[in-house]
Amino acid sequence: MSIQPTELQRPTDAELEILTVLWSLGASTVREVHETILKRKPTQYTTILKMFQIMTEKGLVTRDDAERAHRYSASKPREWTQQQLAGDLLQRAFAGSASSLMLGALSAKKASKKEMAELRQLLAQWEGGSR
Amino acid sequence: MSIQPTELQRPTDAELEILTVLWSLGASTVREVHETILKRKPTQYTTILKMFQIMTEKGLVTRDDAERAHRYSASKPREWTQQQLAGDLLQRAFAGSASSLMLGALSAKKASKKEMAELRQLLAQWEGGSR
DNA sequence: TTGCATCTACGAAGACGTTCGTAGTATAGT
DNA sequence: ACTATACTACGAACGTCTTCGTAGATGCAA
Repeated sequence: MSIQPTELQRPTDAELEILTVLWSLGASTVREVHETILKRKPTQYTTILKMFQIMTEKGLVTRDDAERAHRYSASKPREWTQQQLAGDLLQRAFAGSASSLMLGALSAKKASKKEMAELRQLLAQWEGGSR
Repeated sequence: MSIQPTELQRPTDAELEILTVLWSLGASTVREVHETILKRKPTQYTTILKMFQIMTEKGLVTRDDAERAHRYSASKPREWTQQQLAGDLLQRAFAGSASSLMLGALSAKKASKKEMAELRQLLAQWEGGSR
């Protein structure tokens, strides 16, 4: 009934919050996700359930209904969705300038020494062979 | 009448689009912004006008009504807003990992040699003295 | 088998974002 | 002075997102 766009997918706020839970827990039931989210903010069980129904329609998650409690998992890999989001913001707010984006992120966050090392390594790898 | 939050400000899509125009043109009239946006997509003049009215209420822009055609400018510097957006996405989608965000951006965009050089320099500067 | 807990489905309300049409006011040209 | 043009203000429609309540089905335990 719904189209499955391989196109740009920008999950909404609530959708993204659920996706992040799935990314960390893997395929999960509504209850499991609900309990995780409950630690952060008061939320009704059926709210999460409804979100899953919507996200299934949109193709953001896939449902395994082998058991009575359906199991949901993100239908796109985490990296893919993250790339969508980063690319989208890069375009819309940073005129495509990756260094501006990086500056914004660093200013917002005060990265640790470890984080900085990772960044340096990432840059080196990226420039070096692989791509 | 409206509160002026120094708080997290996440401009909406339409708001951000207008802000980017203001960032590049500087203080502008509705007409100037409208003409710029019109190059990208068909939009009614009054749509832009209405957006400016809303954004003024929210404190995203400030209005100079000295002339008949009011002049609007972004009330926060570009860098500030960009930092908001980058920080917000970093938290919501990347669990605070700046290197993941960077990876996402690079994957989405295929940065040029020049861009890569800027990135390297930015990293060095950041780690080095200034902050 | 009755009743309680757990699950899914779904409708609907309320907030928000975006767009546009209409109305009214000022300006400038003839 | 009159009319066309440019501007602001505002209401309202429409869509989307988010949240929740209610209803119905399923399983389990006493």
